[in-house]
Amino acid sequence: MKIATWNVNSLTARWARVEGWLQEHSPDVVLVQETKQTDAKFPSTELAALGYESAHYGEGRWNGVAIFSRRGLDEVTRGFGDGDPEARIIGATCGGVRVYSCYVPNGRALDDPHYTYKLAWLAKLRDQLATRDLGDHVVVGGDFNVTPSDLDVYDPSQFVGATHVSQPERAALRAIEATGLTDLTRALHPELPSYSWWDYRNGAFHRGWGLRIDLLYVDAGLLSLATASYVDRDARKGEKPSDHAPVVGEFSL
DNA sequence: ATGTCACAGTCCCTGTGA
Repeated sequence: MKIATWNVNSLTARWARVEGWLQEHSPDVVLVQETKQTDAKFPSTELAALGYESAHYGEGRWNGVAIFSRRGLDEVTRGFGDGDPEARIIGATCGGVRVYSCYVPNGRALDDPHYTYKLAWLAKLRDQLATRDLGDHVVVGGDFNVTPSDLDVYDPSQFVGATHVSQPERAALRAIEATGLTDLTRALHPELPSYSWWDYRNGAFHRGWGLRIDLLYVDAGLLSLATASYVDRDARKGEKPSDHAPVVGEFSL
């Protein structure tokens, strides 16, 4: 079973790339972020033609998360059920695995109200995960907008005082891990930076100026069944790429 | 000189968010 997470930075603008990627890689489940679409615009018919059931939690201009699955798609949940109008989390059960696609708030700056919102959002995610049925397989994937450690940052000296690296943000990830989840990519590749995002500006991709902020958290059972984890850097190349590359996990399921 | 991208409204340029 192949499960991917990918921030596509507008599914409208990225559809040709996404369609090509699905055909080339045949993932079973894809956790998508930043669709930037209303539900009316979401290409569910086109996905069905490719063999995927899908669920979308759309907003319009900003945010928007989705799940594509060839292994069934049931028990869809949208948001935390707390009235937050921002479409940043969708859950579903696919092939016996509970999956969540998360688009964690960016935070903007440490002294910005959006940073407070980011930390509150991560705490809410932790609280929801802490109450899950521990017997279930779960994958919590998405754009976390946080680097788990300095190994995930191309040059930590460039990020002093910035978001994505701060102690409270990293502590929020530790709290999520403490519910019994493991960062799959780092577990399988303890030394590989494995960046998943590069700024469009300054030729960042070409220069290797990346961050690892797109993560797949898995429960202990799935970790023991994991056979591979990788970043598809090719998806960041060529015509009209997203600024994020897909992160893939493979499991003996 | 943030050297880019995507979106929507002010609508073919500009402000916003990343």
